[in-house]
Amino acid sequence: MAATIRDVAQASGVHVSTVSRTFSAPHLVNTETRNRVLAAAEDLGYRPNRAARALTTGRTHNLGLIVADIANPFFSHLIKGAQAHARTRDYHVFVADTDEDPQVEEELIQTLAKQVDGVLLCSPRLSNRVIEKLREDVPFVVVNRRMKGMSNVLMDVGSGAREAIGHLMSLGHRRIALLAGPAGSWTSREITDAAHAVPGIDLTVFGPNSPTEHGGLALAEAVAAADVTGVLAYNDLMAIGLVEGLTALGVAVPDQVSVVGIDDIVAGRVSRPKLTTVAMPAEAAGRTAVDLLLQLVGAGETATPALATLATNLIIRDSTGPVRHGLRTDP
Amino acid sequence: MAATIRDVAQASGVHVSTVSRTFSAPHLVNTETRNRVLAAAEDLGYRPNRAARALTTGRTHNLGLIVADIANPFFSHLIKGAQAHARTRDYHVFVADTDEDPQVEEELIQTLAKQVDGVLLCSPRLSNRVIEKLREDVPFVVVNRRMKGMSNVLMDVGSGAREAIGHLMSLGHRRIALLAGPAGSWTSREITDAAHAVPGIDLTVFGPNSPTEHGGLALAEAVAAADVTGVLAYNDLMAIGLVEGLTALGVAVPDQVSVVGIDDIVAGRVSRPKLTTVAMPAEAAGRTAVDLLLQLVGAGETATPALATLATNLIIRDSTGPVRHGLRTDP
DNA sequence: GGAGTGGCTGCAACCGGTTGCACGAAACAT
DNA sequence: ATGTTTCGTGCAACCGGTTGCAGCCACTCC
Repeated sequence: MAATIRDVAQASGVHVSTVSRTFSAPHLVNTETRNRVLAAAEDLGYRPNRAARALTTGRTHNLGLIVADIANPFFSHLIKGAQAHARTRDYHVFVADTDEDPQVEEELIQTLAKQVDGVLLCSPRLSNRVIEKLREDVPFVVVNRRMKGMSNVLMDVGSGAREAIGHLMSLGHRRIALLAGPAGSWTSREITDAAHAVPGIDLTVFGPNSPTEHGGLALAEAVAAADVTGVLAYNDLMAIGLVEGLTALGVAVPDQVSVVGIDDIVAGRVSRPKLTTVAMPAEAAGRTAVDLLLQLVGAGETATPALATLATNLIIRDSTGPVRHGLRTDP
Repeated sequence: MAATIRDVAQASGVHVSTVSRTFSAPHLVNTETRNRVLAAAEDLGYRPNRAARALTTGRTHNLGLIVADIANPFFSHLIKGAQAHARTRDYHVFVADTDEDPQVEEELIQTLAKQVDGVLLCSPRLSNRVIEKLREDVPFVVVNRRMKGMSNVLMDVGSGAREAIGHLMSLGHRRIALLAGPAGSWTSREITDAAHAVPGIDLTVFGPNSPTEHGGLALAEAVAAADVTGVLAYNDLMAIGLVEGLTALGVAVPDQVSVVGIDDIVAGRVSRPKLTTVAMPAEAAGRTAVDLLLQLVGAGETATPALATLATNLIIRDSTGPVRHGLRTDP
């Protein structure tokens, strides 16, 4: 069995409270005593048990991070940013994957609540109402959804969508399809609203959809049948799936249909044609979210919620091109 | 503050021990009493505090999962498999990312040790010696490294490499480059050994390398300069990076150089040319690893280590083709 | 010489649960 | 009627730490 605080106390001939203070408030203990304790601890391989400490202090020094899909590169970069940043503040981040299931999401939050000091909730699929309720159990920072009274980290995805559509329209596209994301996604609604508001656009919205390669693939026929020349997808995975599907149907990208994704994941850079996309600062979002959360955790009840909005930017590659009339061959 | 066991006890007029038993050993408490307790608990929104429970039982019902890089799709699928499977057994999986840094890896294991019942160590970069030592702190299952006396989940990557090279040789390739993975990777050594043992091969090994797209990209010049017609890369990310680099240098894939990756990630399916690769059963590996770990955790000291080897299989796509003599243009 | 001060340490209660043990009541056997 | 089980519950110690309080000692200051 691993050494406990009592073993160390015995070995160094002091009371457990002195050992405790040696680790959590070193300035309160005499230098000589401290060295003796540290030597004994080192000798026994003692490390304070964080869980036990948490019981009295109420601070676990752990953060929870909940995402819909760990395999989505956008999230994995966000996770990396969060973990690396948290480590510098002596915090650990526990990641959990909900598999896009709101039920699982709620369950995970409940279980995590007691084991972490706060939760980073990324692109939640739960309703605002449920989140408001869960908030009583544990401090939150919500990423990718605007919620009044809570700390948020948002991507300026509305302006990203406008930029993307502006790009399509500057290429002559008017009839544009929007592949929406999953139901319950704030980002998806934000994109949709921004797209609708563009003057002169002839918009067709498909969705809600599963935000995966497969979700995009499944839409290929519908998009091919629709009378559109440009497409904005909820994310790169869907865009890639769509391009795959269109190509299989004999619809050329970008010659017949231009496609824009969102996220800027590696797969988009290596797929052919290279995907035009709206880049999202995923790592920065992870870091920022950790900052806001620790701020919240440190301040306790008195905390004022903060809002961070991160800029997005359009990366033009090869999946978009000028509109060419008469080239569409209806399947 | 969240309700504690004492609140529930008071509300239902029984002793805390009865409440405790209601949750952890329901058959020991009278049906009527139990219902009363459950009602009170429901009413107060009480959920047992797992951390506190762990203090006495020694079971946290959490597992740790350590990977070198969460953003590597191979790992993210492994993680998904592990998390989903663990959830069915009422366990949670906490994921941590070492950023390929052995130092961080050791630190993470130490911190996790007290908070979880066991650790899944995936593709460790640490030395066997250190792992042996850490093993005293917490039960392990090691994925992607063979270690005597420990439970292992392995991919049959040796036979995968043989199959890949067999494929190249059947296309007429003899002078083959191997892009090794990171130092300390068992998988990389396994692949290298298997490749060396193939009769009739003229093998050039590059490495160790960073197992990322960038690592592959960085090798493009060296590979182009080397007198090889076929390449086997440590993983798909490197293969994709290499193809990107070769293409930029004017070396055509597969016409001048054939490239095979390992893992079968999405990016390989959508990149052009579509990547020939050795598929690894990542999700199954995650599930299997959880099984072995729970087995280990349940059995305590008496546990016999188990070994699971999962089959790999070659997927032939467009990045490999017949050797064509005289086509190589030295850059 | 006595009061006051500050530095260090021990004592004991506490965090939120679990569990071996004891005890009372009811059910059963003799 | 008495002895023996069985069942359900309470009591109290314990898990591994933290922390308010009090006490001790050595010093300093009048």
